[in-house]
Amino acid sequence: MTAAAGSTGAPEELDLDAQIAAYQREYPEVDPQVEKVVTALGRLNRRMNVAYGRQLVDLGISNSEWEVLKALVVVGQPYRLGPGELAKRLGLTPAAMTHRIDRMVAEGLVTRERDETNRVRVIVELTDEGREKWLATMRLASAFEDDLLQDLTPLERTILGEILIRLLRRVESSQPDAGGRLEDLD
Amino acid sequence: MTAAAGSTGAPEELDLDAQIAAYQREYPEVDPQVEKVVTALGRLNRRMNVAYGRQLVDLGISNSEWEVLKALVVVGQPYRLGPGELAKRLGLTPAAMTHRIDRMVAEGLVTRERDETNRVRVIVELTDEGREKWLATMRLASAFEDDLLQDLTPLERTILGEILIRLLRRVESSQPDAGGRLEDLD
DNA sequence: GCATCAAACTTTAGCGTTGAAGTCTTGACC
DNA sequence: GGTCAAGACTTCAACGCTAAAGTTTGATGC
Repeated sequence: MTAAAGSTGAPEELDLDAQIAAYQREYPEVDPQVEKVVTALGRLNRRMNVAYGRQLVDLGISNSEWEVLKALVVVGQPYRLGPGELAKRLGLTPAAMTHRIDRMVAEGLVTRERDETNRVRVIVELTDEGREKWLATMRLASAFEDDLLQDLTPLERTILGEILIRLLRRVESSQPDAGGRLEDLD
Repeated sequence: MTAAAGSTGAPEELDLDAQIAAYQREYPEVDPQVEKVVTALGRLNRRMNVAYGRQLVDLGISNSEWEVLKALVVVGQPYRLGPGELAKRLGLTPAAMTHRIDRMVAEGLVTRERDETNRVRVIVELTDEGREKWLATMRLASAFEDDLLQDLTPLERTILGEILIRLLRRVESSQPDAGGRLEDLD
């Protein structure tokens, strides 16, 4: 009655080749190589997210909170952003941001105050504690990432990065990006 | 007051290089190349999921339902699996599976019945309609995937696939996989 | 200067998920 | 052959998110 209960700990997937074979069996028109790349990509990402998640649990914050910390750190000092802007960058609704900020204020990771020059706006600012948390996550995450790519030669890393960026550009160019605004994208 | 309301339509992210530069500024020990690969990977995946999501909306099913359809199709005829096994493969709790199955039965995508040879067990089986839905998603998804990889040469596809699989193996070997069982993984 | 409209955030209702407790069946032990 | 433990699923309470309505502040027009 231990483990296997809570779940959320990495789905148990079939061997990759077996899964591709199943797709071919059920839908013969599929291109096995394409499917293999795409499936590996998705699976790798899921596994990485599970790994990040475990590290975050050790640090006592959730993935949602990590996203907010990252967004605030990336803008640089004084680490401030409004709830609306945060919501847009994280891809969720303003309502969700309100609640996230509630929790994070309660935990001392950020502060929330009205902008006195424009009282409609609210300013969310990273606390020192929040910044420390982010640094701690960064130490763990980058160690994990370094380890993950350890087997790759410098050339392979370069090639991988270059290919991924090309794919990214392709998918972004085909996505009008919902609101239509893709100003600061690239 | 149009757009930008509902959100969930791909977060608006900074230019990749700008984001890497921010990480270097805030945490100089980071390896920019590693970070670039990892960030591109995550971002690509998110964009792809948004794209899949849009296709699914067109077909009238949710991402959750798609996952269940895939799992059932992959096992092959007669397309049967128990709720517990489904939950394990999808990486969620049995409770969530119960509700998902409720919805999918109501929509006619699967059937649920007790196993008469062992009345503790329940059997979830894909209906013809469910299988048709899956085929439709597969047609759209594979077209999207073919298009995504279109710019890559055969050699690049091979290299990409090979590198991804090596990364996958590395991350899987470092994850005891929660329950400790990784039998049919590889 | 007052009224109206727009913008930014918050509140409310509903849905899907988790974690924990509950129900029902099967198998084993005495 | 009856009781008891284990397994498989379901039910319940709490939480986070979305969509939509509500509130407060700022800007515009007359």
